[in-house]
Amino acid sequence: MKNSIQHIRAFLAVANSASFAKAAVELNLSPSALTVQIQQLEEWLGVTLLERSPRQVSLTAAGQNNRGPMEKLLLDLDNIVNGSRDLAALRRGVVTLAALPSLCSGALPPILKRFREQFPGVEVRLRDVVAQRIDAMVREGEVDFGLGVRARTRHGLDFQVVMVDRLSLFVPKNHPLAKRLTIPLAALAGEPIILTGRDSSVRERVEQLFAQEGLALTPGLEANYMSTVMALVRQGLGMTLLPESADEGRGDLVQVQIEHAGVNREIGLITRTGFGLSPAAEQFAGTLRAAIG
Amino acid sequence: MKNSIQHIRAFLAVANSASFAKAAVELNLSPSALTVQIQQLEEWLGVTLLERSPRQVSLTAAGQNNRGPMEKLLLDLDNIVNGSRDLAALRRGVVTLAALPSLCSGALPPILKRFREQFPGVEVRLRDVVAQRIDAMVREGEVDFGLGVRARTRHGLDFQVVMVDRLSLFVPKNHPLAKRLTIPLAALAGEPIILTGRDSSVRERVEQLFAQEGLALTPGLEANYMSTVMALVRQGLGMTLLPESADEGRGDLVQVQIEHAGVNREIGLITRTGFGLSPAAEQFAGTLRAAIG
DNA sequence: CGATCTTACGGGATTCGTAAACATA
DNA sequence: TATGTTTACGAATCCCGTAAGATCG
Repeated sequence: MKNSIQHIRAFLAVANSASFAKAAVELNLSPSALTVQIQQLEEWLGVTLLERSPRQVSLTAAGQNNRGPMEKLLLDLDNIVNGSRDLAALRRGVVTLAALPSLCSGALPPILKRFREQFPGVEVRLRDVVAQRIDAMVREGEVDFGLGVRARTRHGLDFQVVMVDRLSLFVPKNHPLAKRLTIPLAALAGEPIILTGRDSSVRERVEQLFAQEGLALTPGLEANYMSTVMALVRQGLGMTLLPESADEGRGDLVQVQIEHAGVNREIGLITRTGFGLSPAAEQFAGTLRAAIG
Repeated sequence: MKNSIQHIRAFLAVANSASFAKAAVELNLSPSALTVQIQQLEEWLGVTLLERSPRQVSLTAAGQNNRGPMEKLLLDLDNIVNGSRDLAALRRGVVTLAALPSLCSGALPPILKRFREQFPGVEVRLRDVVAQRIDAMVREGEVDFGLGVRARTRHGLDFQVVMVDRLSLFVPKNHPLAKRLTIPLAALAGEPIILTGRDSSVRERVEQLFAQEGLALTPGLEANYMSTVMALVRQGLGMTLLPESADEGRGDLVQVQIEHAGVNREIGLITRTGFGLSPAAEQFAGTLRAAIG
């Protein structure tokens, strides 16, 4: 038998209104069509559900037995449908993403705030991990998508640029370089630079940059967290190279742009090839692009 | 959207086999038809349920969320269908009937026994009440049908004869009349007869019979229960007129047929006009007819 | 290049609505 | 007799299957 749900709806409509005619208009159906549907349902179940007469329509024992369970069935179905629609309409949902620590403490928080304001029903789970771990998590499906630099091994991963982060020199306000707007990368050769942890993508990028130009990178202090690095600089313990988005906006540090094309680094969405995003993840990606672009 | 159940079945089949092709053969459907059904379901719910690729079909988050509830939904539906089919197949059910006390203690028990052997899953609720109460209970729908004499007020009630009960004279074995096979009704005029209660249909019938013929009915002892009446007769305290089905088969009482057409009384099914019988009640009525006819 | 899912389109079945017949109070 | 349900039948719709197209490994 086909179209069982419609048949059950028809039966319940008749049971509620105790009339084929009323139920028919309620269902936007002709009385004859309704009659046929009830007949089919009865044939399917093997029992007569309704006691018909022109003056009165009433339920048989079998009809009374089935009325409750059928109502519950339609309720359950509605819950499934509405639940999915809520998901689609972002009234509810979960989006998990893995992002570089530099982004988590820099550009991401304001975006996250805006997203949560716009979609309060959607839970965002943010994991701050190093670049290669992002790739792994995306590949394994542990997160909906990643946010970081382009993966080295592109197997099974897609990359889509959403923003360009730029390495800047951060110095204390009273530092000799503080008054300059730009500075050549070569000028930093031999200067002690406060660096982030060895597995961080920023550290990797800085080392790569100096190596490319054949410049000597002189490590100064070293700290795992960017905020620690910033604090060290603020205390006058040296200068550092960090993404410009890391600026905490407190005004006691000065950003000096590096005169070198290589300081740009592309940050993008890392997704599994062949896998679409959930509605919530799709929307988060959209908010991301809107916020940056 | 139409035919939702089929769509859900299709989705679950794909989810289980992780393949459109395998699910298609399982559903006796062409792959293209299956594709369309999944698409319709996804459009209906507003979410994509499956992540398709030629090599691998997997569930999206929404698909995983819906899989369990949808399986439960189909299970509930199956329960409804199977429950109704059980009812129809008499693997289960209830039949309630109201019958005259004379029938309940006479012709009915062996029939009831046979029915319960044949349909052990069907519960029979037997009410022994006087004739007019039977009519009322049938009219109110308190019982599926009644078993008794034709109702005086036929409004809303149908009557269908299933057996003819005959009033017989019961006397002790050593009674002077015990050797006779038949006896004219007039021979009983003036003889003390042990009678049942004043509101019983048998009593009513006996009184009516004597009145019709202008004979004098001499009441002897009186008891409410037929079994009591029989015991009184057995003790040699008199004779009685009772339905021949009341014979308990103990051999210590002798039945003498009355030579009078009026001793036949039609016992039949009393049903509500315009109301069909439940499968269980229908079958019980059938067993009844088979046992008697 | 092979296996698999998707799109396009024609044939067939199902279902709907209109109108007439039927039944009940 | 009037209201409401059922049956009959023509018309529209929907669905399925075949075949060609697209995609990923």
